[in-house]
Amino acid sequence: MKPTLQTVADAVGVSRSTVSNAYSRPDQLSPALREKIHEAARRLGYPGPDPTARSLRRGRVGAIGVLFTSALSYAFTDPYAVQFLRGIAETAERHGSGLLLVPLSESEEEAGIQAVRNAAVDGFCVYCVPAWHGALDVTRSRGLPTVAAERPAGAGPDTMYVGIDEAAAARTVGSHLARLGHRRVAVVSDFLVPQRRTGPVSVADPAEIRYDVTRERLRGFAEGLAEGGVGWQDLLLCNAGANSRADGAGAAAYALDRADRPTAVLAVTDLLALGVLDALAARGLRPGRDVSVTGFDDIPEAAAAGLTTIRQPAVEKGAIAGRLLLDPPEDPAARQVLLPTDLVVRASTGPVERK
Amino acid sequence: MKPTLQTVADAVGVSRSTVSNAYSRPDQLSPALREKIHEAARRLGYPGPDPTARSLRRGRVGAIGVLFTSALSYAFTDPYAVQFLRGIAETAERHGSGLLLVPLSESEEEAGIQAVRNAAVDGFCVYCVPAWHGALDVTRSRGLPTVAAERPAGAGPDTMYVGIDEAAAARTVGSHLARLGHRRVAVVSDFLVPQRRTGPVSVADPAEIRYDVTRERLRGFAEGLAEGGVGWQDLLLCNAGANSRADGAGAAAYALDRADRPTAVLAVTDLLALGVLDALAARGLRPGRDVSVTGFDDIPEAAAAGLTTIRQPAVEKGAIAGRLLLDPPEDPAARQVLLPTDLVVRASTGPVERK
DNA sequence: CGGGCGTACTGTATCGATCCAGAAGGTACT
DNA sequence: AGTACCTTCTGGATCGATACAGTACGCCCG
Repeated sequence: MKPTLQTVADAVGVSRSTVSNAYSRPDQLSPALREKIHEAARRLGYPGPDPTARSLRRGRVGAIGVLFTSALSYAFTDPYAVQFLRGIAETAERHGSGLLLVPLSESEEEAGIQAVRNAAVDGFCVYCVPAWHGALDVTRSRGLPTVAAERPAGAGPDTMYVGIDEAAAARTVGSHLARLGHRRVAVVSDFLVPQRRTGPVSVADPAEIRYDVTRERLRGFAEGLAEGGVGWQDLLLCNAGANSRADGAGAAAYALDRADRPTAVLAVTDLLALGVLDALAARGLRPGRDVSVTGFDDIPEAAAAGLTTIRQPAVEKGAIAGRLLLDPPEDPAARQVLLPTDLVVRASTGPVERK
Repeated sequence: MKPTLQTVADAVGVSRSTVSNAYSRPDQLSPALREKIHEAARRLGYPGPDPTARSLRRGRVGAIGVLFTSALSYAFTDPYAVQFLRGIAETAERHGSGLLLVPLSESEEEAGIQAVRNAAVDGFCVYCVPAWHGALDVTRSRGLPTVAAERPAGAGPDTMYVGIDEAAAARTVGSHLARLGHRRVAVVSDFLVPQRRTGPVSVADPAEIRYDVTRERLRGFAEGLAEGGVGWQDLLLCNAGANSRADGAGAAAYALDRADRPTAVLAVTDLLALGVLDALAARGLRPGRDVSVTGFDDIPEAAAAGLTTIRQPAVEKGAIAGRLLLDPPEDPAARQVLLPTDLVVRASTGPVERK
């Protein structure tokens, strides 16, 4: 039998409560006795209070759940996601909490829902989960604090989130390109359509895009480009099957191989933009001269690649998400955080070459 | 008050056990009653059995803990680690388990130890944790199944691990370079010395290296190079502060800027090797011609960079680690897995240019 | 018609801790 | 001496579920 509090208590000849206090409230008993208890625990091989039992009684688990889409692999593929995770992990660590990764596979929604139901956590952080995923209902019904890693479309006054003004940030990208004279423009994005395929698509209106972040970013692109007279209908939309470098390149191919090749390609994430740059390189096209390319997020690789992009504070975003969960501010207004963004202009964008 | 099993039971007019069965053993009651119970649960907003209470009673948590060194950030920085995690996550998902990340910061060992003590998990996977870390004692005393992601130095017959023959794999690298005629050789590695600094170091004997994996790889390098008459004393050792691309470049600088520049640089991971390639590029040196470079792991980027390296099945390694924890084989021998490795020769290595 | 058996549900003990009211004993103050 | 108070430790109630033995009842079969 594994030793429990009682085992140790009997060995020392004190009550269960006292042993418990030796671990959880050391100031409640004399140093001598405490040492005696710890010594006995060592001798008996008692590893300390059982985390599960403690959680049940205390009503606190010491872990926060992070919900991801598309299995776990995606989460680790995008450096932006990694930075976000790092931020939240650092905060969690400081509060003595762990991080429970809850992957929500798209193919088996039910499995993900079960996972959320069974997750022993004190709160949820929802990262890049589309608003229609059934798992979100479960997080709600569990009644645990939940923070979204982006501003949800229908955010009530009591939903916590930390995000950015997606549309406004994207608008600066669009208007930057408009001012550089770009009129033939393609957009590379995932989630433009519900299907996970790579290729050109047509979407009558940005409002049709179901995934919040994508919709807002595209809306912003279009608004900014409108300054140059480019309308939504003029945009060449290329859907990427996933947010990956390879799919970015694949999607861009459809735009770059056209007779009326666009002069600018706006990608909805840096990872996709790096793929677009790959596609340019494969065709001997020069970024910023033959074709301008923009990204979104400003991951470390973006600087190395000279990519014009939107910088958003990823680590800080994660850190704030963690703080909202583990130490929520009194003021409800402070539970909805919008972080600042910057347009970082690098070599990948330039004026349209005149003929 | 939050609803519990009892709340639902009272509402429906059945016993608590029956409601429990409705969730956990649906075949134990009539479909009609089960539906009635679920309906009542929905109405009352009961989210299903509390995971913590269930865990306590069942004695199973439904999560496995993954121990990491150097905060969490490192874990996500190395693509190799990411692939390993993916493998273990896939297995966990199939078994209905989650993944609890337990960061062990180096600076505050005590915090990490507490985290391990409090982790509500069914088993531990130890990934790249140096053998002397105090947290390992705690995993042992908790008496949970534990699997190491590499063969530990003093592995008894009952320690589970999934690893590779580090020394043998490294030997093939060394002998490959010896055959190409390399005699002036540098090694870039982290953990050569306990201090986390980047620069040249001297180590009298590989046995002095405390970190198991590093020691074995270096031993292997040396053995392979010995075929060309290169002894341990002839190796130029460059320590990298961390397993990162930047530190790889930093460490390589010390070797490349010498008057008697080595003709080959062996890195102990691909990530470091990519940094070495960066350092070459910054000096206008051609990999495989001016200086040969090798890595270890064969991360996806290695192929793109044309890096000669050791391929080891990362995802599979993670998957096996997961299986060992969640579904341990009867046969004790099957609990110690050594996976095969291959030397993948690419353009980054070539014969020494003769003068 | 009664023994055997399967299905549907109940009730109590239990998992391993923490919380909290309170007892015992000692000290200090009036 | 009496009262108040602090420190140190105790014991029972409790967190929310699951396991398991047991009850009740209907059905089949020789």
